Amino acid sequence: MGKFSSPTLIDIARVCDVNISTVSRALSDDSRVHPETKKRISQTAKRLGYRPNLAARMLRAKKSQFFWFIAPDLGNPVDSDLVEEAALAAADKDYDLLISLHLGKQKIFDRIITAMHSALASGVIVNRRDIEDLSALHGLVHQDFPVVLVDVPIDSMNLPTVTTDHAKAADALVQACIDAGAKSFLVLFNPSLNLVDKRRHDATLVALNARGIPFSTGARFSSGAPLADLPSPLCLIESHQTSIQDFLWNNPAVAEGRDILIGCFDQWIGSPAPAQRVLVAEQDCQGIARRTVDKLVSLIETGVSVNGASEIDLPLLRITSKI
Amino acid sequence: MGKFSSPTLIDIARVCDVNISTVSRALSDDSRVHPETKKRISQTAKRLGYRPNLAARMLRAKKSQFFWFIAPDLGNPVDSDLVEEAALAAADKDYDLLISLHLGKQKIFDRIITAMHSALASGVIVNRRDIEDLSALHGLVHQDFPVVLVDVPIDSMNLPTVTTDHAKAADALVQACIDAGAKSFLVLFNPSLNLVDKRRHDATLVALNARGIPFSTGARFSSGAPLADLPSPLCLIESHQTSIQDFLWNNPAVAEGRDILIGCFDQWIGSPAPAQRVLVAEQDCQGIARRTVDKLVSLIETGVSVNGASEIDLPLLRITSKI
DNA sequence: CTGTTAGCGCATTCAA
DNA sequence: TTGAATGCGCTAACAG
Repeated sequence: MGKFSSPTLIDIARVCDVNISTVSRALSDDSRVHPETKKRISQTAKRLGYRPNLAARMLRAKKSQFFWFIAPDLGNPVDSDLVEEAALAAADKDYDLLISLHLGKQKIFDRIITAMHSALASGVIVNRRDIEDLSALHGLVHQDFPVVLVDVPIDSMNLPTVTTDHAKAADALVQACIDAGAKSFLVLFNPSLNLVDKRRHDATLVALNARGIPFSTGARFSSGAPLADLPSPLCLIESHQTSIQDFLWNNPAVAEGRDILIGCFDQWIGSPAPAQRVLVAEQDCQGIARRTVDKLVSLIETGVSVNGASEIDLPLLRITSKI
Repeated sequence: MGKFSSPTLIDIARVCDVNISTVSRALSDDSRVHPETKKRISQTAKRLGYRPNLAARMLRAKKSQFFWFIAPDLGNPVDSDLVEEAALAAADKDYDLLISLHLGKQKIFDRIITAMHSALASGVIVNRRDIEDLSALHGLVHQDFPVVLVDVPIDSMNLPTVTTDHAKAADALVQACIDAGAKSFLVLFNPSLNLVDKRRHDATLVALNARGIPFSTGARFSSGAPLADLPSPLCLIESHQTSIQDFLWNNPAVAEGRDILIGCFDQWIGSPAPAQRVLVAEQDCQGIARRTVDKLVSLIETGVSVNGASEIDLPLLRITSKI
């Protein structure tokens, strides 16, 4: 390291010929310090380039100005939007947001969770997508560390969670596709992928059954069942654009000689082809982020309790159509 | 807060009936501790759910396992790629990456920089895009805090910077467009926007003059100069897809009755229309991130010195074509 | 209004 | 191989 280092309260105290605690008080704008002294101190602080040692402050206070957001990655626009919106929402509450990426790797996830500590961050927001083993979280929860899950819920643990009401959203998407002319459906959600896809899958089947619309599923299709008896236009419904395009790429016969519609979540980039039309169910990232931060703040202020665990399900932002 | 809190070394020491410093040594796998004792201690630590208090550790060590990456936002794929790749590169060096977003706001930027401290992070990577006033960085630099700039350089400060060789990249993009058939150019880079665009702009003009290709510029166009004398195909060249699409939207006459080519950086989503073809110059985010982390590590290990300031310019990853 | 002091949790030096 | 003691920088309780 270089020969310079950050000045401390003591350095300022020496220069101003006052006690260290007077400096501490002056810099936190304590009303008990004489205005003159305060001015002198804050000026020297600026002149010396004083910056508080947050490690020391955190050690003492056992809390910090930080929320910690653990995200999978930033490739998906929903994931990066959630992070950005959480940063804004946190700023509104005078917190700074630290972001770490687990990149879907269990090892990194565990490492970050272990580093987590009430001294370092006042609370943590976890988007656990793709992470299977969440036992590391148990330690945090057991020590009453404020944790809020976002986007992807956990079945096995009773943690506060903010997510989209996937069941209602899937129902709305089905209805929108029907309104757009769909006469039959191919349900491509993979219920064994994660809880989000499972909920979407199940709700879609319920919606179709309730409306008496003919459909098949990805599972049935891959076990050889033909789609010939499904009337056109056929609507393919799935979570992500890429999965649908992969499917159509691998099974070009599905689209041959019939009209195709697509229903998916979050985003559709580029042309709908070979479909005539794509309906996109957009989640309310800003709303989710805000509710998440609100929940975290309330956990911190009211004292944490496992009993407070609950799931907050927000409605879709909107459904858009692309032709 | 709840009634549970994180156990400390003292708690473990009490349970194991040894001194706290023995526990400390045991958990850092110090060879001087008796294997039996060590085993007993590490088991109790796990049983109690011990996690080291990083604030205390940082306070004492004046350094940490963290690098801090300050990014503008995550909307641009280059920005989020840089962050992801930096996280991976840091992990390779046994560092964790903390990410903060300044969202282009001076206030947030200054706040984060002020929070920065050798006790909290061992070094910082800054993508300053859209931030004008970088005086907050001076304090860090003056205290020999390791800082590396990424992507967007600063003219006025002599800081280590890792970026693309924008001049060479612009030259290569021009050549690729010519190879694709361009007979004239409309140079839309805005040299007053930031240093990146200025470099691309200047290098493009140099490349065109050197090759004797007719061209006009965005500045000339907006001051009323007509493009009629530019032979087809005309190539529009700019940094971002959105800027080009905005331009074409506002000036539809430019594309009327002639073939259009487009040259841009980073990414083109969707159809090239009304252009016949788009050439995309892709930056080497992984390379940039790795070099940045390498630079940071060497700054930390060798001791920081302003004299070490230098700019590392990486070549493009590739130029792709979209028809 | 200001000074004195203790202690947050940890790693390390010095003693044994 | 283990124990005792120190100090990192800060804030707050207590004392003037």
